[in-house]
Amino acid sequence: MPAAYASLEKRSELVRAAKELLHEQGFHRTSLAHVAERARVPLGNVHYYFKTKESLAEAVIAAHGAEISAQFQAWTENFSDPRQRLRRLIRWPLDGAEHVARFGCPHGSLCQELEKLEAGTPLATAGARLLAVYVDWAELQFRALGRRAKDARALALQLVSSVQGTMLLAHTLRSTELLAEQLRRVERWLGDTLSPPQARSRA
Amino acid sequence: MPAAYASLEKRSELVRAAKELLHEQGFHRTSLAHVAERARVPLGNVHYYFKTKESLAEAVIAAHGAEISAQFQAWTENFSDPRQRLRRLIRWPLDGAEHVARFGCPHGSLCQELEKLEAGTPLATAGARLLAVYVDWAELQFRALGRRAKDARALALQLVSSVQGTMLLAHTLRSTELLAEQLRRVERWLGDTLSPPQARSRA
DNA sequence: GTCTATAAATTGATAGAC
DNA sequence: GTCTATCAATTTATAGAC
Repeated sequence: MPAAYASLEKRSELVRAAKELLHEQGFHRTSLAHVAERARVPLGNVHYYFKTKESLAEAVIAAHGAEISAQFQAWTENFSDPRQRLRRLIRWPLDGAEHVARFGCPHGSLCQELEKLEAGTPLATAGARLLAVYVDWAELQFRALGRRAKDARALALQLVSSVQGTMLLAHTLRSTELLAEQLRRVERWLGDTLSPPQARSRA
Repeated sequence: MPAAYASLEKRSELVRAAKELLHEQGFHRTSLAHVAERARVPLGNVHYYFKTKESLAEAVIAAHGAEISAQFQAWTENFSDPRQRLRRLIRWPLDGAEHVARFGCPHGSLCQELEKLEAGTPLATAGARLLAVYVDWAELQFRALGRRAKDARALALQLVSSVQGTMLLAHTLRSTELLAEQLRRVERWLGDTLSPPQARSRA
């Protein structure tokens, strides 16, 4: 079935190109013409695969979600110690350090931009699910470490917000060194939190 | 001079309206017609005060910068203890908790959106200066507490990134409770960092 | 200085040939 | 299924009357 094969390939090429451009330029600055050009697909053909620009963006988010889930599953399988899994999460931004410093977090920045869309649009809340996946998975790890429900959730939120905030600052200041150094601090915080140097009481 | 007076008032009305809309809808979704409407100024008149949409956005950033600096100066004058000053910084988002949960941080979200503009545009890096002001002021406080240059800067970055990340998550999940709870955690981290429960050595 | 009307450009979306 | 040509709407920016 050469036709169907070509279809799937062009469709995924469009999603790949859109994913790149949404990260580099954001949703509003990215035109369908630009996506078509990078995917090497004629402009008019885009609407055969995606009825609207919004539906293309939703496909991009779905692709991100699938990637994130696959990565989490791989870490879950490859590391039995939840501490190791959380460390992998913290270090993940380093894999694309240059890109993060240049364009920010591909999930967080997209999420924040889409939130500014008209309330009620499905796309406006679609990005938020990406960050929710982070928090939920981190929460699972803290629970596996014996933390109770509320505490595990709070720790997961703290971890994800620290990593997200670090990427935002590293991007703002365009510094991979800042990214690496601050992520090491998050790691240190995690270590101290999981096995405090001493008792937790205050002076 | 009634003419000049009216000019300044309309100009500042435009900046005020644009500041609100940039926070609520972002830069790209906000049209000059919408700004003019909210400021109750005819559309064609906008271009008398601001040659381009970019220059209006720059005026908004300048207004934000002035507000931030004024707030920092007030805290510096009103609190002699740098710890108190840093706590005020951490609690600042609570003043507009509802707005933060609904629209995100007015400085951080604007900053992130403008970074996606064409590289080389002055406006693309203008937002970044806002976050830099935060970091620089926080760094001053840590130095006043006796921290050496590099350590003070790293702590300031950690504090600002934690607060920014917290606002991002609170906005994403639309929760003022999350905002308050996670900011309390940042405060606790600050307390533990400034006077550790015990020695900093690892087990 | 103020405002109306409109130009000019971009772009999302569609119609219809092949 | 694929692609060209074009429509329709939005929006920045300007020209020019008052």
